[in-house]
Amino acid sequence: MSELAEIKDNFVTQWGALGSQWGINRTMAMIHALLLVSPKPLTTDEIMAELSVSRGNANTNLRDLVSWGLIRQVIVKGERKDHYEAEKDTWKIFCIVARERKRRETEPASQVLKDCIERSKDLKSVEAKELHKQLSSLNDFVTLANSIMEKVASKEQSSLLPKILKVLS
Amino acid sequence: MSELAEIKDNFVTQWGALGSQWGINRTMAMIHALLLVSPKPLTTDEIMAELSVSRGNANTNLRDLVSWGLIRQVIVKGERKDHYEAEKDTWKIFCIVARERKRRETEPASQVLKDCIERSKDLKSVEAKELHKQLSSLNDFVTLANSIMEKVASKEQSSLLPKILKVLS
DNA sequence: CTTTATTTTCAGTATTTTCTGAAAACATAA
DNA sequence: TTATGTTTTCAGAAAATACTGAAAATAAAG
Repeated sequence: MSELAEIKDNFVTQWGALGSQWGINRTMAMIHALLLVSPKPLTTDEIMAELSVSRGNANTNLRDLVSWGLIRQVIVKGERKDHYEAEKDTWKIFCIVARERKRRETEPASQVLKDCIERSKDLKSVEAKELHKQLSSLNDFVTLANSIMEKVASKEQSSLLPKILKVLS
Repeated sequence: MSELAEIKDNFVTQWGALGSQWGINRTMAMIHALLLVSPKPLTTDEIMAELSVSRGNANTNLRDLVSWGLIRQVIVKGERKDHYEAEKDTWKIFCIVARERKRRETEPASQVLKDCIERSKDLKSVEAKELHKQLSSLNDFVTLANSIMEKVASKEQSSLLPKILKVLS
């Protein structure tokens, strides 16, 4: 294996391991990494061979990645098999991941909080008021953080991040 | 069960379910939620009873929560058992979670990227240069996002977040 | 010291998540 | 139409993760 191939392979493998720390499964992370560093779109069979995973596994994770928007199907003239390529623009990848996390993590949390806040709002006991206050504080915060993420991730340009860093120093 | 107790119970249960979506286990999320809405510190036995979990499970997750800094041991006069209470300041909770995520998610990712960037930097082929560029771009971004998180999470006050929101609009 | 209370550890078990492989569904070509 | 290539689905198997319960370790009390 060439040095280049080895580096790529190492990247794909390690990225896969990291995926677990994150909330995504190993195969999904590996496929994403593989397509990120592939100079050309790959077919399901090529991915299966490269990563030693079954067709079912490859297929499922490819569809998930497409639904996230991290990869897309491309048509290669004269070939019947589907080919896949990754979105390579770092800023776009960030926006996609940020939105997905918001959808899967902070929005459900906020929903739970809102529900409990609503149910506790008319109770009179000191303890109930304390609960109401605590949960409201949490929710205000989650909501604010959410709207910051929303705005950041809807920007076209990444030049925005350096500006934030400036505000902080 | 009183309305108040029901709301709390509901919060604890749902928060536990959310924990899985996040990268933390159900019991850990539930213990944290329980202590967050408890007006007084609780013992391991009280937590075991409240959540119907074993002593081993409760003990392990309490220690993890302490090591995160999300809860702390407190001593109750005249009692031998350890009591635990949650950090209730929302901003502090956020800072702790942000730092932990940085440590467990973005730093290892950055490490993998740096490693592959270093190994590919002297290769001459077009494809190697392409790889080097792609990974560098990813790493620049992760590093920038990291330093923003670092700065935000090191601030004493939460008044900072509204300022960021202002810059964005 | 001995006894009793409390915490920690960890082997074994249960649960959840991920993966395989083959059959079914679908699509194109002949 | 039938034959052939490709994708999707999903039941069961494998792997990873979380939990239990009891024994061992530790700490305080007598």
